[in-house]
Amino acid sequence: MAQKGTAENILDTAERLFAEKGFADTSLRKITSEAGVNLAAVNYHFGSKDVLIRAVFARFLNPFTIRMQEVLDEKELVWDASKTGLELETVLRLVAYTAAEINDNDARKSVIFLRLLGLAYTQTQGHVRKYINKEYGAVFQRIVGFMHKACPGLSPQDFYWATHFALGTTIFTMSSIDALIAMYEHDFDKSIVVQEVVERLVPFIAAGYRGASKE
Amino acid sequence: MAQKGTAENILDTAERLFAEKGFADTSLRKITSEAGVNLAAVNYHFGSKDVLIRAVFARFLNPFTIRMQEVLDEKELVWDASKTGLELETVLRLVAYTAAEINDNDARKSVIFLRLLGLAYTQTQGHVRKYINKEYGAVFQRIVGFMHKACPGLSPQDFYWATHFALGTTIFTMSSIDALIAMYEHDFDKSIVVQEVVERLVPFIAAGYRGASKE
DNA sequence: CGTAATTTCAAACAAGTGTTCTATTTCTAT
DNA sequence: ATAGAAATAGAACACTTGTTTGAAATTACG
Repeated sequence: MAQKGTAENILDTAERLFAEKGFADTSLRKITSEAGVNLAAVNYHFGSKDVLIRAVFARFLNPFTIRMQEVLDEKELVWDASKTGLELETVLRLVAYTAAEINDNDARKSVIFLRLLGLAYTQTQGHVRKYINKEYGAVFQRIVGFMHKACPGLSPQDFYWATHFALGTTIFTMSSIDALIAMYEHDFDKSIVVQEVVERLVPFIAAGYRGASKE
Repeated sequence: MAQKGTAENILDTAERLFAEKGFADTSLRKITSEAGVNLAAVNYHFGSKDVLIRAVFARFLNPFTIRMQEVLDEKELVWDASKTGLELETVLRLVAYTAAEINDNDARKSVIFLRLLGLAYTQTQGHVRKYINKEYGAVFQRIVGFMHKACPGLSPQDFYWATHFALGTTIFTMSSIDALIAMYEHDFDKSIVVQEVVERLVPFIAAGYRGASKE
């Protein structure tokens, strides 16, 4: 079995610690000591802490956006040929499924990533937000385009707000999924896994869109 | 006109800076210099940075929870006597209205507070989260109780998840309301104010609840 | 007034931060 | 085997952080 390289080692540890503690509260010393590498290795391999943060996102987003484009190319033909209208749930599930595929169908990995996304958007880490929009905006636009096709009743303005509401729900829920699941299992004495939460989230969002018409 | 005391001065500045930059990225030096007070004043008046953070929350949550209990006492009688079922939108709007009242009907103040709440829940600032739950959990439970009454079709489990989805939408949307409004006004060349966004958010959430039934 | 409590101030503290530097080691290819 | 490149090591740098200290200034009050 091939040894894991230093850079990848750092990425793994940084990803986990960033998700647990946030970017500002995770020091390079914490990362490097837990990863078992020298402190200077971060600056040697990545250049700076900010670049390391972006690299964590890129490691998931690069393969994800590539795969997403492929999948959308495929589905576009099917959807365009279909007589019945495109369902919003179909698009939502496709995105979730593709993200899961990139993360080896390990729900925990997807959760970690969404938590990082939430931190990047709510914390003021402006450079991350700009980087993601600039680098991966195109595929997000395309996904949103399909979602709008599935909501023919909504004006562009209706759709704009509903989309940000939906994004908020998703990111916030996944950001605190561990706490939510723990509370749920305590309150109801039933176990639940991430996949089941997603199965609840999708209809909530879809129903929200349908109630979002202002005009 | 009475001079604003040092402690209140610090609270005002801290609240604004925390909302802009997050808790970890806002130093006491930044707060005290912008507030025009000595660095040591924070530790003199509050004891520590953590206590200052909690004090920012307490300044809004103390009057809010008191007023909320009064309002709910009042409405409870009316709602119980009413023939027609309680509407979810009614409860949501009542909470929003009461919060606005505490903030002198200044939407910006409410937005700042919701952004802080979002930071407290998504950032790992565990002590804030625990403090809020411990200190103000009761009134939140009561609000949620009325909301559940307005959703007779939902099982406790359905309702649990829908509520956290709704909370996520609200906090996330209000956390980035400035950016969202700026993007909206750029994309559609129309202006919009916070109140109108809330008027879109309420039906989205209410529809989401109605679509949240799993059983 | 004058004394005592309260508040403000400048300065320093110890600890932690990201980054840089220069050896030294390890690997690679000739 | 050996020269050159790549990677790792420890130490130090300059800086920021929250907090503490003791003296000065201000306020309160008998």
